[in-house]
Amino acid sequence: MPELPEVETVARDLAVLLADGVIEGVGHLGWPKVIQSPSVAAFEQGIAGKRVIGVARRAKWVLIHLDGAKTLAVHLRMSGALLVVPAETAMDCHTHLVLALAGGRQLRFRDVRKFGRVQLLGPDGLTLLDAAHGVEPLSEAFTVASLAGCLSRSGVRLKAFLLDQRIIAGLGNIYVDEALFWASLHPLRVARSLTEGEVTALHAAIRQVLRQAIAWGGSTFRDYRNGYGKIGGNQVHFSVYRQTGKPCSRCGTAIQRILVAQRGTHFCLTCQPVPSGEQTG
DNA sequence: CATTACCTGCAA
DNA sequence: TTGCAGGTAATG
Repeated sequence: MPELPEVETVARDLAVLLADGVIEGVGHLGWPKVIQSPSVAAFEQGIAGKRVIGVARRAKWVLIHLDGAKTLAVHLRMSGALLVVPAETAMDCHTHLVLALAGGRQLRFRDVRKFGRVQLLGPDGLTLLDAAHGVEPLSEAFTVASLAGCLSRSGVRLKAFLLDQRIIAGLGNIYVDEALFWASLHPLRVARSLTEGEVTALHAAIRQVLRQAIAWGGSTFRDYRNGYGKIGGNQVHFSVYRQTGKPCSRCGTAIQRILVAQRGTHFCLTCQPVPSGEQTG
């Protein structure tokens, strides 16, 4: 499910739901592999009795900061969800980790595909996680000039460039396709081939599609839920993602789907042309 | 750079 | 039955 807008929505929900909350301990662990580090025993021991002091997002990670300089870091991968519910709420077989909260509530991690992971990090682990990721695209540090610099140093195609979390953090398959459409750029364009005007358009498109998606509470086509278990609202605003064969909202041409970097890639051949003489693979 | 692995469920 | 799905790490 989650790209930047979905993770941001979950983090904002949990900031409210978990404000001043206390984690009493692990109430249920149905799939031990969900705990990536430290060991299950150290995780259970390290999390018991901790108070939540804040919730944030970095890249596609939800960061639940605890007292004692610990951070519960959660990556939802494809189908994970973090939910705060009353303890008596029915649980299904896809709920892999339950943290008991003081006051009769629970923080539950549910994940149909079991790709999601949870870590309990100290300060050093948090620094490493941060260092492994590129610029936050909604931050002040993400400028046209910084994007131009990254693009100029890369010979890969735009689709792969934008999916690379080490360069820009938080974009995924949905918002890469949407941003490229709004910037009128073909996904197979080579990063360093963009003109100044194209870089400016891409920068604006990335920020616009992410801001719009956050405003709608993220995109749900299947598994994504916010911290309250509700679906997002942005999926009805897709221009190209999963719109194969439908008419382009701008020109009416049927939306194409191709495979790029092993990912389904959606675009309008009329609005996002490959310039003559450029590489298409 | 491309391919495979990790998982389950749903639609064609 | 096959292919495909919001992601990433580990392989050739």
